[in-house]
Amino acid sequence: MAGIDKKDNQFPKGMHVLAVDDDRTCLVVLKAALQKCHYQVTTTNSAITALQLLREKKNKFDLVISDVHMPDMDGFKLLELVGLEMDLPVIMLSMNDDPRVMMKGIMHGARFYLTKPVKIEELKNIWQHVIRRNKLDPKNTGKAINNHENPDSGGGSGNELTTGGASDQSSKPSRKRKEQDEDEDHDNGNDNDSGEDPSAQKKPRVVWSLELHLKFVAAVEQLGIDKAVPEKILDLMNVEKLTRENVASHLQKYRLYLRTVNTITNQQHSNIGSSFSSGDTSSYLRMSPLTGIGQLQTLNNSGYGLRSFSPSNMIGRLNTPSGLHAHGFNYNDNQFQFPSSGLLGGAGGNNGQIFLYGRGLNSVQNFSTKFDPKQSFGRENHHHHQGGIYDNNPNSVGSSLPKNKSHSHLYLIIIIIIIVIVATKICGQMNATI
DNA sequence: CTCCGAATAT
DNA sequence: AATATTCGGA
Repeated sequence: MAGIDKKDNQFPKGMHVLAVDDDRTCLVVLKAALQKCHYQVTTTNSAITALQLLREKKNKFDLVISDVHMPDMDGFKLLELVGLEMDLPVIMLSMNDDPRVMMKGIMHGARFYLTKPVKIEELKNIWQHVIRRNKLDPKNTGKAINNHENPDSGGGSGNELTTGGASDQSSKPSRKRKEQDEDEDHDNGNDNDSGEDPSAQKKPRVVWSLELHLKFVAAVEQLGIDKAVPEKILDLMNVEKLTRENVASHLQKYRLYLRTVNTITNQQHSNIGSSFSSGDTSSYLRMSPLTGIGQLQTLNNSGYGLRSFSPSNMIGRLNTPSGLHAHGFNYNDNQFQFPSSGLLGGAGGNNGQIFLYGRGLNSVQNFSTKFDPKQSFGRENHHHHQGGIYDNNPNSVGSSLPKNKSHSHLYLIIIIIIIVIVATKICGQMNATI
């Protein structure tokens, strides 16, 4: 890039600006103003020409200032193309000061949004938008709009989420961390733009899909719950870009969940349950890892009966993708949810865990809804990195779409029936013991 | 100095 | 609510 040295605090007088506006008057004014600010200016009244210029001499320009409304090409389009093809900062310009339009520009990657008439004071400072280093993939400059991309798409990245082998432990001593790249401003204490910087990178959050969770649980199981510490779990899981912190966080929650669940079961198993659930209060550690799964198992199997009472094989079976696919669920990009083990969990039956979702029916419904593969909206995010750890579904959080009620209801009903049957059995047992 | 885990923040 | 980040302590 032309005359800019970001290390020195030197004012970038030589900065080369390409100004694009179909309105000649505006263009002339803009050019004059820019020149007054000691920028080097090239003008054009056509976005297409601008694009050509940019393509020809990618390195000649440092900054593009473009009007939004132009006959040959929408300013947004230009913005997008520039973002896609080269890594140049773009400042949008229009008379429209509608915040929504401005937001649109910013969200499409504009570094700043100016409104006409442009004040020269504003132009004086635009150089700052160039300085910000942008070492991330050029591709996300363009449309940061509805994709969460993971920070480095660099090498391999084939995290084997889709593979069922949760118990596989190709012991990899090296820890892999997801490097996060905060782009940081440096030594220019000048901050005049009150707006947000669009290039601010959102760091992706890990989404604990069912699959991830299963890996997690498997790892915990393998280690033994009391030996399961984040780092070891992380190793066993062997999932790229997952950090120890991620695991730690999840582990924290997991433990909390287990404790809750166990408290509940212990409360009610006064004399019934002694036969199973390792009664020992201090060792909620033993039965618990399974509880988390048990319910899922039940859900997944909903239609297929609940003979799956043996905790040990629950994991085994659940781990295989086929098991999960049984209903055609696309579990892959869905968030796993700890069943809400609300107050009225059932009296722990043969393996208490299944009953814990007394109130969890809600979550059940949620579950099936979310997991329905035919999900009406045609999600267009099958491209890039299947099996990612992160959430690439814009709709994912926040909206529990009531689609496909019938399905949900079906599952709900089935589950209720199962519960009733089991409850009956238990009552039978109770009576027998008494 | 590294890791864990509870507390706290987003 | 789910995940991230912080922070005191081993």
